[in-house]
Amino acid sequence: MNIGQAAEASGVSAKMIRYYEQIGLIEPPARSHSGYRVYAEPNVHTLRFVRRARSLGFSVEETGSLLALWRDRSRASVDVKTLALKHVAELEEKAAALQAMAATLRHLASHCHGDQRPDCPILDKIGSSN
Amino acid sequence: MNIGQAAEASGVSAKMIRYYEQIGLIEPPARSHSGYRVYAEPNVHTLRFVRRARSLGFSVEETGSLLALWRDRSRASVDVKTLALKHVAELEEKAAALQAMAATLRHLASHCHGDQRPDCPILDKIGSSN
DNA sequence: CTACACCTTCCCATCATGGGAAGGTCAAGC
DNA sequence: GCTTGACCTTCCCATGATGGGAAGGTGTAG
Repeated sequence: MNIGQAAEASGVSAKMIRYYEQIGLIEPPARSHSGYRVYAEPNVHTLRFVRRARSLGFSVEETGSLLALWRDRSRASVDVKTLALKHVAELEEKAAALQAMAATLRHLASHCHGDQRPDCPILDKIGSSN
Repeated sequence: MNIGQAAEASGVSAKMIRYYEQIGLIEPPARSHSGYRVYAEPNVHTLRFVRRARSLGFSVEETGSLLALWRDRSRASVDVKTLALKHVAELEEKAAALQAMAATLRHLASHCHGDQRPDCPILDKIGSSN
């Protein structure tokens, strides 16, 4: 399987596969006689793992830790759970921050006429010196 | 006022002030005879506006649009409100995405013993081929 | 044998921010 | 007047994750 098929099969773009290899997240695959990267099913499986971890918001570095735990058959589940819950806390913190911004702005907008007149509490507030 | 004082007074770092100037978000300030940037109160006011817009999650580019509206005394408040509500929607979308990740992961973690045994539904699920 | 789809590496761009080097400036204290 | 230390200048580099694209090699179908 060439990189294009591996990308297709894993949902990770070819660009990203090369990048993950370059930074050491994944193992360099075999190469064909002409230098093409050659992937087998286990590689694709790993790539899918990476894609799922990324889609759960883990950074590439965190994904590397998860991958190490995944490959270590003797890991303690508490280590995984700890990592996961720490990440959950970070995600929720970021979500809360975004929602606070949204709430503030929505509140400001609710006081704005939204017509042709120039008066606008949104700009007034952002520009106020308080 | 030199850049350090302007940074102090506005809450925008000196590095960022120079950057905002470089990309054209803010006007280049006056310069002293020796080339130091010299800021007056209106400049600081603008910097505070920028800081507040950024803290509400507006990108630098969006902040530029807000700044233009802010300076345009004849703007229509509907334009501001439209921009603001569009941004609110984006913020809420991002927040929801993060919360969905957190919820998924929290759910997986709730099924993980979190002890010394290696069995871990979190890794199982991330690594599953479904 | 040609055409086309694929592969390779390499460089660049994004977005917002910080770090740091090399060198100039200014004010305070001796 | 001279030194010292805190400031300022510009310039380059790094981050994190991703994509774009160029230049050139490969593989296969017709």
